[in-house]
Amino acid sequence: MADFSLDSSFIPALHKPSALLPIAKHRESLLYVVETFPVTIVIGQTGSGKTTQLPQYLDSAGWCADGKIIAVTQPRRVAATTVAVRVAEELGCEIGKEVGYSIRFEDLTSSSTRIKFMTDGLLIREALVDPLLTRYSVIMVDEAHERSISTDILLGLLKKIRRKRPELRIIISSATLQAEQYLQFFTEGEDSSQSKENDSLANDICTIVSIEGRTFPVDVLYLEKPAEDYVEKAIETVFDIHSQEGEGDILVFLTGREEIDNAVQAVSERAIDLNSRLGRLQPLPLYAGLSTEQQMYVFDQLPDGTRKVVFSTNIAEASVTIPGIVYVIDTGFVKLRAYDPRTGIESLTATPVSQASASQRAGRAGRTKPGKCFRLYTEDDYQSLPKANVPEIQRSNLAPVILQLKALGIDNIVRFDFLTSPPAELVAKALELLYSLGALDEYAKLTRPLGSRMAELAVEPMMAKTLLSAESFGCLSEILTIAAMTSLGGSVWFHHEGERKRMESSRRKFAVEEGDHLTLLNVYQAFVTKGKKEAKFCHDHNLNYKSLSRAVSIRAQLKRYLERFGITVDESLASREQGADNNKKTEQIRRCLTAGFFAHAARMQPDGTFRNVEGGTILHAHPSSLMFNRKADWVIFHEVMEAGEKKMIRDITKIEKDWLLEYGAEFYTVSKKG
DNA sequence: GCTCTTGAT
Repeated sequence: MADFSLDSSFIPALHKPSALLPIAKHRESLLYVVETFPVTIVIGQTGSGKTTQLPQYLDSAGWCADGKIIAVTQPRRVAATTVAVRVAEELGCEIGKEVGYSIRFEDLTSSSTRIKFMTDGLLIREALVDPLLTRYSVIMVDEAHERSISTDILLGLLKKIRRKRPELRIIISSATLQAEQYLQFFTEGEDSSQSKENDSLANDICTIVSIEGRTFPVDVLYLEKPAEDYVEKAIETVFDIHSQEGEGDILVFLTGREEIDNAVQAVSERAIDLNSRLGRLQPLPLYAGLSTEQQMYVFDQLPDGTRKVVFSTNIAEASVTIPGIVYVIDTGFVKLRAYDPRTGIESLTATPVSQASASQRAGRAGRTKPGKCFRLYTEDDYQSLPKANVPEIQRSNLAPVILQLKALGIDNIVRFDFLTSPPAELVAKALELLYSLGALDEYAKLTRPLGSRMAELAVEPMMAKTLLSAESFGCLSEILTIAAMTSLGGSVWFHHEGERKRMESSRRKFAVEEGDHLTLLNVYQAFVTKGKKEAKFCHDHNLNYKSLSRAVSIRAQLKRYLERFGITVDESLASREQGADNNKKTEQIRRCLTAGFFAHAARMQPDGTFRNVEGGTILHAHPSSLMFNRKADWVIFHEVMEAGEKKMIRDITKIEKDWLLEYGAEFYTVSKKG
């Protein structure tokens, strides 16, 4: 194959000699600062080179002597891998040798690794084995301003570790807004042994360094008066830009799939009437629910004279970078997850963005040349927006986090040094659930072996309990599969536009009367046996190949954990059983699920809706569930989420009422008191 | 009756 092309004969922009990056001239001062201060906060805009260059500077300055490692954490897997590959190239080494990465299911490091990129969640798990993270001389936490739960927890742990390891160097990279907050976090409580007016000691711990970025200016424009319908206004603005502004692609931020699909359709319909002098408009959708190949379209180079318009969720705000965007339209909304500790119900609602998000969105217009950002709200509206989003830790179900903290030896959750403390109700609710599952005892101490094992398994507490009960119900192999399948979060089925009927009938072929969990089990077993784990099988049956392959990895990993606990998994039982044996097995699986999910129980009413156990909450079966159009009595479900006015439950299985008392007696007696 | 913002172990 001829390998000559324009692409390969030029050096891509990413691989500019690193001496040209803005960070290069700060090299000496950065090294001095890291040498002098245990904690360094680096404020660096996109394109400053902090993530790729700083670890190399540290390495050459000797921070990897004695076999110590420089760790750089990222909130996302792709970031960890792509940055690692790039740094390896710059250093001219093979990935996995001096420079490596480690993410779930993929560890490309070796004994010679000196710079290691990884997800922050994985580093937290390493602390379970090595509480002081002694392998690392420097830990750099990148993208800390995103305030994900794992980043927040990691920062709390690092503050604690630092007191016992004064030689450890911590680097936090953050956007401007929060820098002071990190400084305060790492200095407060550190000078208690000294006199209080002595500020200089605090200043010895932590310092802030700013590095200029390499982006182009973006003009920000506001509406004079608020828009009535932001989707319609966004579409009109697309056509205004197309007829009045120069070349360049457009990125529009909307809140979800429905809005995006509608907008894409509206633009293609109205584009037919365009004056031919203007050139074509090509609208494209972008959201996480699309398959990988559909997502790739946004990177396609379009013919000259065609303008690309990408309608996206906030996936384009930080996770996906589309080259060539010159115009951004920001509708000012994002869907955010929230959790109500009183009902245990998560909700998903469109919320105004924060100023930080708005500026991140605007920045997407200035990556290749000067750009413009059209904010579909007034400047006054902007001023009244919150500075930053509410951190995830303040609006999530904390049961998994608290279980993990307990396993790390942090008994007193309330006294843990959180960057931002979670509300007391969230903590109380999580403790209550963990107690009812048997993970914590009456003194809120982690139980052994149950609680510590639950913490080690990479699934949420209710499923972890189910897994660890499965051996006694004689259905371990099946529950392993169900745990892997439910952790995919509903991405098992897949359909192209207009193929919904086809998908429904595919789904019916795998349906099992008792409910969604057994149906998922059926799908998995068909995929690995008849389907030979091949993409074609998925394609033929409207299944998501990427998800099912992931389920295979997750299942294997969970199985390894169980074997490490000394629990043997007998796979011979997993083969299809017939007749009475099969019914008995099915009942054991349903009982076992109840042992973990008793807190998620409901009863179907004559009208087909569900009520929770207390009776006060109306729940609807999610349209993806078998129970959406079938009869049932008592059921347990994996998840409940409020979207719009409806509270919907998904992954539903029929159970017997008596089982709830048999396996969840504690929970229901406690609930009655409250 | 008709569907999920985004990440992660």
